[in-house]
Amino acid sequence: MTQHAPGPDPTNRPKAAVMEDVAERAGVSAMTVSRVLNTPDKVRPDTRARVLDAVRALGYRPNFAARSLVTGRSGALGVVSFDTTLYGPASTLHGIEQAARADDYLITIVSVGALNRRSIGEAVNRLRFQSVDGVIIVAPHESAADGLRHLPPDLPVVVVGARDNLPVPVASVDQATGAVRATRHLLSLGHDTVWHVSGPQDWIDARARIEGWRSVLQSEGRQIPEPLLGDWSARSGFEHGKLLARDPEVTAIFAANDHMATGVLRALREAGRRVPQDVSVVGFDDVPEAPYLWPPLSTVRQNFTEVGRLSFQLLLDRIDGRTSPAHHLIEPELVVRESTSARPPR
Amino acid sequence: MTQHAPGPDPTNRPKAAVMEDVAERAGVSAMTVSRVLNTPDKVRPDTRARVLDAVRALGYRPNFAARSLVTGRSGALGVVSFDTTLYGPASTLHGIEQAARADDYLITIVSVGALNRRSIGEAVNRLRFQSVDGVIIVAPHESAADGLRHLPPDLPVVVVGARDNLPVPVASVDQATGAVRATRHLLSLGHDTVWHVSGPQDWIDARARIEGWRSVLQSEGRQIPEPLLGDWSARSGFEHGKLLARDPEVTAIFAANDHMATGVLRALREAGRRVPQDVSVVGFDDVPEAPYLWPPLSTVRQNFTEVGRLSFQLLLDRIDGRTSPAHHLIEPELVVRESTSARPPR
DNA sequence: TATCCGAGTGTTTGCGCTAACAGATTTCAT
DNA sequence: ATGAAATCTGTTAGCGCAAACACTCGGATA
Repeated sequence: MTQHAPGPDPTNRPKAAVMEDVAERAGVSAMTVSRVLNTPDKVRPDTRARVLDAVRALGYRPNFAARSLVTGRSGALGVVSFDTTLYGPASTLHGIEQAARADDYLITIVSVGALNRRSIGEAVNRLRFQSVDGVIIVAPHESAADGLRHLPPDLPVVVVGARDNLPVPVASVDQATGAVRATRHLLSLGHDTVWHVSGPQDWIDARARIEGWRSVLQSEGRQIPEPLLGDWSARSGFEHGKLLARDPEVTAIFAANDHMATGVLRALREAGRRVPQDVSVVGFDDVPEAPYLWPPLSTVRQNFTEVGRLSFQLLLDRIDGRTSPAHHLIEPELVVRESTSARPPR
Repeated sequence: MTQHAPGPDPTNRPKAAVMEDVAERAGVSAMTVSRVLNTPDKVRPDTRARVLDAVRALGYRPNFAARSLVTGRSGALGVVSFDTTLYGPASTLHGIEQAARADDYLITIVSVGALNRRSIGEAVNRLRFQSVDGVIIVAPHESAADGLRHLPPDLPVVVVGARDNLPVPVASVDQATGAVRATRHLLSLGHDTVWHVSGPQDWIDARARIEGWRSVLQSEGRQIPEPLLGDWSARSGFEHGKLLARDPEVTAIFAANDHMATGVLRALREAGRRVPQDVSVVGFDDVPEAPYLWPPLSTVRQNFTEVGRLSFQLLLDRIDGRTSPAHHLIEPELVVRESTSARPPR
């Protein structure tokens, strides 16, 4: 190689300043620079000012990897979530992210296509590998239980929306209470009983909503129709809606989410049954478009932002070794709009 | 302190194994362990097997911070996105995550409440601080332009869904073409012209859809109604829909997204105008519930997964120093369902 | 047989930072 | 003024890993 002169760096990119450079420019030791950044009040104000000037002048940013190598903390949290395009998980994720940002944590996300022991284990491993300080698992699925019971014991974990009896803190919306409110609302309007288009049986939330709905009918001594198993999609709501529309006995339907409720509304309409004059419908979630369906949908609102905030807080507590009670519930809220009204005269 | 005996580690957590421990157990040097992990074929098979056994036996996981300190790479990518609860951004994020996972990258997300120079700068800084290898910015907003022009030059960046003339690669769905297809479809059904309920002016996509829609009407010599400015919400679609429903001239409406289309459908219905017999409606996005609206919504499908995949690929190229052409477009697809039909007889 | 080669492995070094301790300087009471 | 405590700053060491180079050894080559 004919490398006669050293010449400028071929990448033309000056090597980023490191702590030593800042120290030199400020006329102090590297340690003092570190202190200015981490424990500013342990440095005399004028020294601090000199250092900060040097930091700015050099555009210095501390090297995250070096810091976390020595401190053992990364300032990053992992979130494992099932299909983040669904409204619920997406909103929860958003809530977590907001809360984390306020506390200067960063969120690393792994979304998994299935919730089983293997996929959860893999996801958690990927995150540990990146030295996250803790992990929030959004696992609204029955199949996750096994995976959640076999988490590495030395990793702070919080679970969102799972069943109880887990060795970790859990935060979730009180699904059963939501279902109870929806069902009570319909009964209070004079309906004899309430049909239920449920979510898939292997979803915790779906089960809890069934339980809530059933418990009200039972305690009120009403007929308990077999729940119709949907899959959360508008499509499945539509299919079940067609069946329900044929039965003149059906005057009140509780759908386990707003998408299925949307399908139910369509099926009723196609069958010539008016909502709410002939049939009342309640959904669950309160998706943004719920007020603008036809008719505006009565539903149960889940405060996902709050779930995110809470789970983040629980995780912080976990990381700092503070143990926290097992299962934290957030109250959902019934939102009455125009898809529900009094039972039609017989 | 009466600490008589050393006793067991109070945390009861055995210090995680490091490379040296593995080396010792396998009877090799630490360097060989490193090679087994990073360049397996440079190690003789039997040595490799011994090392891997030791890795398994000790449950060794390499320390990410140490590795990235010495390699200068983190294996993490940052994504800056506007409101991740919206269907588009959420799907794009999901697409990016899928693609990244396949290549063993992890995604760190910062969602911002506004897209301006300050918020973008802050978000990018937070990510750099965590030593991400590159950043994807989902910035479908006019206000982001300034921020995008002032990115740190030494950070690999790819932008999704922004306008052209940026100093970085851009990936987006060809919004204008989508709008052209929607508009052509309506004209081909015999409608005299097409009304447009648009997204907010400061969204790039909204503008592009207006341009596409307008260009078709113009080239066909049709009357060009003033676009009605919405805000993406079903609510705004409903409000504008009420106005449009009153005007008997209106027989074809192109809404800039499916949520607004949902609102328009409701408004038309309330005003007693039938869809599609009296008025045809086309949306944009093809959200999952679109086929189950009443009537099933004709719309323009954006392949967000593909956008995510493409932007990830572009970013990898950027990181490896391969430059890539400026603006990459993905074709959207018109999906005709039942909300569109021939113009009613005069 | 002497030499070279290259695959496989080991040794040294340093990435950039902070914990822990040591030393210097100031502050305050006596 | 004089020591002791309190405050501030510097020094040393090492976090865990991989780059760079050095070495070893068997076999191919001349």
